[in-house]
Amino acid sequence: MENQLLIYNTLTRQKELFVPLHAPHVGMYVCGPTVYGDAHLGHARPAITFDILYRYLTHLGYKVRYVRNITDVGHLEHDADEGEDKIAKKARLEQLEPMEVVQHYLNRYHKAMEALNVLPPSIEPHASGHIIEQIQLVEEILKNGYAYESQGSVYFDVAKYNNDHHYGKLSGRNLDDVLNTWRELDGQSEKRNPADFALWKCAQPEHIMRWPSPWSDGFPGWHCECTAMGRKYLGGHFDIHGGGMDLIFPHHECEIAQSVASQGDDMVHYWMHNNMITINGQKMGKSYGNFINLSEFFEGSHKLLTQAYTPMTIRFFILQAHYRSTVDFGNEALQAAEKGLARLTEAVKGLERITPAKATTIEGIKELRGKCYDAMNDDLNTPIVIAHLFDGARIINTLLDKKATVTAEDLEELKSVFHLFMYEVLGLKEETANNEAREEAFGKVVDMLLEQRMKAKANKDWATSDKIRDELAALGFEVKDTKDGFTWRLNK
RNA sequence: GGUUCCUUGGAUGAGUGGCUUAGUCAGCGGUCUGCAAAACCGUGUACGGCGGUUCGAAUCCGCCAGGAACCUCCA
Repeated sequence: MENQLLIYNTLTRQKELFVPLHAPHVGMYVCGPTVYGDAHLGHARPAITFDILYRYLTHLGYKVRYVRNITDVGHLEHDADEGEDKIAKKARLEQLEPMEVVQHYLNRYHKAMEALNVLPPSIEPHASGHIIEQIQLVEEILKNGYAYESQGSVYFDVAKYNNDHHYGKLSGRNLDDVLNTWRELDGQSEKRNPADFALWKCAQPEHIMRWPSPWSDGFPGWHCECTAMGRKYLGGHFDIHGGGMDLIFPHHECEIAQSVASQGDDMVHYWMHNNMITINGQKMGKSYGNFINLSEFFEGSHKLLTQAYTPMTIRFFILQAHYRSTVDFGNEALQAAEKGLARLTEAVKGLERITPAKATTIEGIKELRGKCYDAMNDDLNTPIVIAHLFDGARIINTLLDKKATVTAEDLEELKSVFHLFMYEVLGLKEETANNEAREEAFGKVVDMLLEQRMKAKANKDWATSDKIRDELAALGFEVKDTKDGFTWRLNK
């Protein structure tokens, strides 16, 4: 098995050889969405990034348990409405049960992920379903002396923790710097230290999502869920924890602190973070008001979009950049991705029309597989994999032009490599129409017209020939003449 | 202000101490074609600025400019 996988560990800031704790098993936890609104392009990035990792590890033969949580409790609203949970607020505004809000957006999230060909994780736990585990976590931290209760809430004692351990080792901060530059905030008198974060929060009277606990009716702090659920499903030590770079501080820093404070050491061996998608150079996000929902991409219904883009175009667009680089949104870039993907797709289809010969007269087929593995092993360098696939596309097109030949064996290799990397690893499925039967019937009509055109051409009746082609083109059918006939395809 | 990081040709986006080029999209020239389309071939001579290290730097170091994310209850 080709297995020298290097992954970049945020903790050490370098690429490290991936060695699972308990091969062939791999445990992987990724921070999932907060389901209080529609999924946007920013959500697609981590989902696709870690989908690639999940697919590749699985391909390498590991038995991967992939946990991606659903945050449906415990996130407070910005500035205004202090103490009100996002989901609770949405529920209040829309006169719904909070769980109705959660279910509604979760369904839509799943639909979008499926469209993007993101495989479902092994386990998708809800924060609200693991209140008991989170309370247990808080109790452990209290027992070990790294937390204190204050007016029904429980806070993590960052200063005390920092005496024994390093608070900030993931994000490269140290506590003194954090405190020196602290903004003055009101209403923090409950805390001993402004850097302390909540493990359990006493609910205000208007707060509708609440659970009983030893300290108060309330809800868990937002860092608790990942620690508690990660440990429950992946054990006290697991391989990979992923998420967006924006989560490094405080979220993942606090997870480390909670883990060390409760069980004595860090649960996670490799921390992986995907970069952001930007729009006009700025992060795309709910709180910036510049987000574009995935459904708006699929329908083209957003003022920033000049056209609709298929889910696979979005996926390809994201994979054309390395996951640790920012990628800037733009219609021009998306259109380039659309055309590039079409080029690959056409080449793969052409693979079926090649007939093998006695000898291979083109270079590059045998090296393709190894090059793709090398790129994947180098911290999931999908842009390079794609570049190699384009090399393969050029080989295929040359063969289709009959400017070179391949042996049956090499042809099989080519097919196999494309199947593996394009479909299995990168997850670029072919976009098929949902109603194939109808498409087939229409296709036959197009074939009939083109047969007529062939006759016209044979009679050198160019006027008729061109008329048929032009009118088909106007309807979106692109006709290509070949040496022994024609091919066509429907452009969207 | 602090932390982390980025700055590559018209657009996008890899990579790296010297070797032969990333790739894609767009452009230009050519082959093919009745004409096209597609494909194939060729082409652009890029690495923010200023210093330094080095036989040699876009790649390492420093400074400057510009930009991004995060900085507690805000995924």
